[in-house]
Amino acid sequence: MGMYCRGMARAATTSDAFNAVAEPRRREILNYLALQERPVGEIVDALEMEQPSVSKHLRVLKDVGLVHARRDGRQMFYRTNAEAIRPLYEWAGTFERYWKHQLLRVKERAEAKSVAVKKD
Amino acid sequence: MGMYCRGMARAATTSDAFNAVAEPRRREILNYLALQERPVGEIVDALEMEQPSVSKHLRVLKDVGLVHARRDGRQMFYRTNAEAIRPLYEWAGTFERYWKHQLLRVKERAEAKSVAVKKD
DNA sequence: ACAATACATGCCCATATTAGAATATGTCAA
DNA sequence: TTGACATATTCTAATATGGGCATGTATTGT
Repeated sequence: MGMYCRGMARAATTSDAFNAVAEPRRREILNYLALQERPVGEIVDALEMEQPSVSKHLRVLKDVGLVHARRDGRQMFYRTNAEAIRPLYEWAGTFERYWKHQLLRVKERAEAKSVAVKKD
Repeated sequence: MGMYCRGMARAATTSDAFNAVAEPRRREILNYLALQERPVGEIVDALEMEQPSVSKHLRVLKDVGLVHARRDGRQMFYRTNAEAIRPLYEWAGTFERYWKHQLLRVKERAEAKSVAVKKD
């Protein structure tokens, strides 16, 4: 029977931006850090998360380059590296023409229906 | 299935498009099904994956509305629902102005440097 | 009814993850 | 050095995942 299971259950959160960003909390953090850099403590207060939790999320984000870190005294300032979100944007953008096309078809169908109603 | 869970280790892949799309294989499937609908067997052949694996990925994608399914005889035709990818696109797009700004700063710094060199 | 085809689902399991509590590291100030 | 403050890491327990493989289920053809 099954001896070795080489199962990578699920890609590591640190494997790429897609996986890192899958976590809602991390998206919140990225949103918060987009405007300006912030020390960890402020993130904790603003987003009402536990400090270790924030640190761990920041670690993941840093590992995939989604945030940059800078030390100032005892504080660590983090800021979003928007550049690292681009691949995501571009992949999703690949589908833009398709959803536009879909909307067109919906519109066409709606118009066809309205014509049919007028015919009645 | 999760009504209330003690420690949700990680958000379910079916919890939203972000989580569903985190899996590379599922992104491949979405790419493949964007142009036109296909039966499962063709996905299996084209992407060289095991059939049960494909079925399971399709289930996840369907649960979050990323694909639509249509039965025709013994075949199930799937197609990408591009509309469901938009939230992702829009979230990522939120950061567009930031990465543009970053590029600007990089350019400015480069120019400043070149001026400094000329001064020497 | 029976076989064949096309998918879907169930099970096992090593792996990765999460929150939370406790603890460790690092930095400054007196 | 000692203490206070700011972050990071470690350890736990609970859970979900994805690949393989086996089995179920639905639909068609004979």
